[in-house]
This record gives sequence, C-alpha cells and structure tokens, in this order.
Amino acid sequence: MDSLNQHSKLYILKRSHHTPRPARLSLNYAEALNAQQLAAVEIVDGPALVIAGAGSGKTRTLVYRVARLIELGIDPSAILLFTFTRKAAQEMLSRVGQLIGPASERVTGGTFHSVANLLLRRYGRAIGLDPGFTILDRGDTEDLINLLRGQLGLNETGKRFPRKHTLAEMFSKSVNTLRSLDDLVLTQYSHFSDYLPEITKLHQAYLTAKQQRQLVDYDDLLVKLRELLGKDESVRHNISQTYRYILVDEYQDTNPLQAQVIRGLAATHDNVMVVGDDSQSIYAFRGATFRNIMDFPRLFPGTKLYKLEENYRSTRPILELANHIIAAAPEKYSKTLFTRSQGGSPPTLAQAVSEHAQSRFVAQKILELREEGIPLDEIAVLFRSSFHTFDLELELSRCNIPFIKRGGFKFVETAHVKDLLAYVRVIHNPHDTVSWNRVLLLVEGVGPKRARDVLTGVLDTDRPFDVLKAVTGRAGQGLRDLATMLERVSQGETRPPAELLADVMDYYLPILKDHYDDYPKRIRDLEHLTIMAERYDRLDEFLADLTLEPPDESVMDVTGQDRDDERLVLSTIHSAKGLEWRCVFIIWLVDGRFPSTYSFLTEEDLEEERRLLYVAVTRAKQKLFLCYPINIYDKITGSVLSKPSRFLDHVPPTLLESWTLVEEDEAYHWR
DNA sequence: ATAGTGGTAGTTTTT
DNA sequence: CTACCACTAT
Repeated sequence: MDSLNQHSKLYILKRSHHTPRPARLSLNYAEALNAQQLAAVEIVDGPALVIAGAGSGKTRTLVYRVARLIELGIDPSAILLFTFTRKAAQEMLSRVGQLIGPASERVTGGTFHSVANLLLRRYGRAIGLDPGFTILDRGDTEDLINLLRGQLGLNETGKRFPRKHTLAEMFSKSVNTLRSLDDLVLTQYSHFSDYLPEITKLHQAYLTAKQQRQLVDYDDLLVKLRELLGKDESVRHNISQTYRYILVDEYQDTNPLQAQVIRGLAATHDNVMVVGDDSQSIYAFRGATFRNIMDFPRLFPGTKLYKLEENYRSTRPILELANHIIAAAPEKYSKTLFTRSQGGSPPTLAQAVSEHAQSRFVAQKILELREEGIPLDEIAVLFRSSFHTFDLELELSRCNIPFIKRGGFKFVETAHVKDLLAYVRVIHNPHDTVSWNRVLLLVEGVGPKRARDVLTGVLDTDRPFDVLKAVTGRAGQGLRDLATMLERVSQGETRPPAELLADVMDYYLPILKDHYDDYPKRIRDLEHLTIMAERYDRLDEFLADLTLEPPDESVMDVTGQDRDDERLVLSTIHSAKGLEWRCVFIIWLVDGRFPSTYSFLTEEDLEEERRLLYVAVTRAKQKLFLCYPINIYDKITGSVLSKPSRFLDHVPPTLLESWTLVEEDEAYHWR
C-alpha cells in the first residue's frame, strides 16, 4: 500500500460480470496474431463462429482468447472449453498458463462427455440420476444388448437378425442424429426392416434396463445433460450462470445432440465461440455433421463470423495438393487457404509392387530421414484403419525403429482388463448388470442361463452376496468363493483403487491362467492397470476416467520399453486430428482401400473419405509421402486393386513426384 | 445347461 | 485374423 492511501479509507467497488475491470493487458495480442486471428480473439460477448482452415493457427487463437478473457478480469472458473480429447484441453490450458500464469488452471476443459459426467454427478439428482452411476463403454453396451436379447428370447429369430454391434450402432446413431429409431432403421438399415418390431422391443428393454440399474452409456451422458438443462429451470440457470464463456473446438465434429447441449448451456448468455473447419469433418459415423457449422448462426442469431485462411503449417506444394483434393468436394464453406511460405518440394507418390514393398519403403525412407537429422518423433505414418499397419509394424521392428501406435484396439477393451474391472465395478455399483454378468460367467459351471437366474436374484436384494452363497449345485462352490471375495473386498470400498485391484487380482489370477494361454502378457497388462490406478484415490473417478478417456496407446505400447526415447508415430487419421509432423507418410492410398470399397455406396460416405485424406495431407509440415501398393486382392469386390486413390485423379501431375520402387538387383534394367 | 470344438463370415474410424 | 455362431460331448 503506498503512502498516499495511508489515511484514506478504502471502499471496494464490486466488479460486475458485464463491466470487466479496465484492461491492463500484459500480452501484445496484435503482435502475436494476424489480423483475422486478432479479430476473433478480441470479441468478448455474444455468439461467434470461427471457420479455421487446417494449420491456420486455430489452437493459437483459442489459447489467446482464453488468456485475454482472463486478463480482462473474467473469472477463469466461468470459462468452459470443449475439446475433442481431454489431452487437447490440457495442452491448450497449459499454453494459456505459459502466457498468463496459473489462473488458467481454474478453467474447466474437456470433452463433451467428460463435462457431462462432471455436471451429472453434481446435479443429476434433479432428473433422478444417482451420482454413483456407472458409465458403459461400447463393449459394455453391446454386452447389455446381448444379455437383454437373450432374456427376450430373441436369440432364435433367425440368422439375419442384426448383431449386437449393429444394434448398438443403430441405437447410438438414432440418439446422436436426433432421428427416430424407426426412421433410421427403415432408411439406413433397410435390410433389417423386417425385424423392426423386435429391434424396437429390444431398444425399449435396453432403455429401461439402463434406467433401473443406474447405467449410463456414452450417449446418455449427453442426453441426460440435455434433459437436465431442459427440464429444470433452476438447474439450467445455475449451470449457465456458472459457465458464462463457452468455447468449442473442432465444432465440425459435433453432432446435433451436442449442438442442443451447447444451446442449453448458453441459455442465459449466448457467449459461445465455436471453432471448426467443415472440410475436416470426419466423424459422421458418430452422428457428426459439418452442417452443425452451417446451422450455428441459426441456433445463435447474431453470430459473428470469422475466417482464418492463412496457413502457417505446410509448405506451398503440400498446401496446393490439399487444396486440389478438397476442391473437388461438392459442398463446403467458402474459404481459400493460402501461405506466404516459398519453397518446399512436391509430395512424393510412391508405387510399391506389394504391401511388403510398401512397408520396406517406409522403413527405409524413415531411416534415411533420421540420417538427415529429422528426429523420429517428427515423423508419422498415417492410415485409414488400424489393421493397415500389421505388416509395417513387423518391418519396423525388424529395422529396430521404435514406434508408438495410436488408435485402433485399446488396452481397456481387452478381455482380461475388462474382467478385472468388472469385479471392482460390481463392488462400486451393485446394480451394474453388465459387470455382474461378466463376473458370473467367469465362474466355473456358470453359463448364460444360470448367470441370468442369479442376476435376477441379485438385483432384487440389498444383500447380493447372500444370493450367491445360497446357490447349490455344480456352480455352488464357485459362486460362494466369488461372494466371499467380493464381500471381503467391499468392506473397504473407500480404500485406494489400487489396493482394491490388488485384492481382486489374487482371486482373478487363477481364472486368468485357466482362460488364456498367453497369460504372462496379460498379467503385465493388469499390473500396468494397477499402476494407473495408483494415481487415483477415488474409485469412481478412476472408473469414469478409464471409460471416458482411455489411454490412447494400443496394447503393446502400454508395456513397451523406451517410453522416454523418441519414437515414430503410427496413427489412424482420426487420431491424428489436430496434430502435425515435419514428415508424414500416408499408406495404402490405393483405390478400394482409401477410399475403402465400403464407402462407394453413398456419396456422403465417399465425401467423408475425401475429407479424411484432406486431414491426412494437411498434417504434414515439410515432407509428404503418399504410398500405394498394387496387385492387392480385394475380397469384397473380388477384384485386384492397383490404381491410386481416386482423390488423386484430377491432381495435376506437376504437383506430385511419382516414384516407382524397384529391387536393388533389378534396378539396372531400368536405367 | 455348460464347456469345448470347429467352421465361417465379416473386417473402419471413437467418446 | 478374430469374434461370433452352431454343434457336440459331457
């Protein structure tokens, strides 16, 4: 306190939300941002839509806007940032932290699902949801559907009844696209329309089962949040006033349901900024549509529109290729990406005579690049679907190139991990039908029938363990053992999750050894799971995090060594969203694989594949290699694939440098 | 009713 | 390849 004020009395003027304290901004925003970015950063109130092309500094813009809001005196805890993964949120907020300090830690950030989880645990009671609800992942969902299918006697319907996977997909899509199940089945799944009554019945059973057992699937998180916001005026007001500034990243990959959630959250203030690029919308299978971007101004009248069109990521030749690929798309928001950078070599289009030749090319080229001084973690191999890399993975191992694979099968989805977790989940939520079923089936002498019988008993009582103990017959002893173990462990439900897991492990180990020949590998996975659990002191948080944000490394990497060393990245294009590398390889660019034969049926699917390629290409900063093998037999069509992806058809030859790969000893024939 | 075997169809992408 | 289904022997 300086001396002038020593004798004067202080009278505090309270700050109101609408009159932020006079800005004393520490950052020079105009210097750090281009004109377009600056305009988007400087808007404070009201709805805003930012169309941000690939590599146009979209993240930077969001980061600076959050920083500026805080610098303007807005309470950080009133800011809500939606991102596509939780990691993305953490990275952004840590960048904000670097700019303006630790206030950023109080910003709420995460995926729609994780935020919904947070709010539902807090306010869910208002819509009859117990805070201890269990979240079902996709596998759990399918298990539950199958279980109910058995109960309803729909197992003998005949061969053409949809599989659990398809059923789950139908249910989910109807929710996320806001379409009725009838409508969806009759149009998108018309080959199953004969079964519509059964499907509807099963769906009803699925809904009630979840309701009764406090089970919540991924979609329910969003549905229930919408319900919470819609039904209860005071809760809506409360939540909306808590989060007075909302930012949404990757808006092109949100679905209509998520748009409604945003609408509800912003009910009292309309302070929403969404950022996205319609050309990068690649999650239609999850109900996402780039039309969400188009519709945003209608949902929020008075929306201000900003466009970021200057690309800072890629060299000009790479950008030109990307522009050519997307130019052929029939429908898109008008924007033209440009760069001021000069130079850069044209992308390479490499033809290999077989899948293996392609793998060898990639491995060899990567070794060369490393010789040139490019670190491995600045290189990525991207692909359409995760099984496209099987051969490459072998080749990389042979060449001693360490790599990490992102996307594809997940560690938490493996049977043994699910088994172990099921025990803990039963303890946590005794109504969890799905986990009960799983746990029961692992008992010697228990099959589907007995599991179902025991299950009905278990769910109707407060003392489920006694029900297990009362069973006689072949499975009696096994069920008693199970009951004893669960009872003992559940005494200390409040103990750290890692301890609970260790206890359960003692029981489960013999079962594991009995079930799987490769149990040593699986034991290591489970040990890893326990290590992950050590970071938590609450069981429900551990379980929720595991389903909402499963570790995105695939199984083998979890236990792999040299975690600290730099490693090559293998990634599905979907998992590569928002990332960038100095050098990028895109493999399997053969027509029929990418785009896959699958997508030939409808134009929408095909266009999504085009955008997918666009996303892949725009990940590259300096060097881009497009690879395609020829002479690939395609089982689906019965034909041989040898033509490069159709998306490259109209690309001028000058934009690509074509290479033909030949064997060393054959090379002189070509000279 | 369950466990084990053998055959076959169907294979993205993720919260 | 593998997950799922049907069938068979307990």
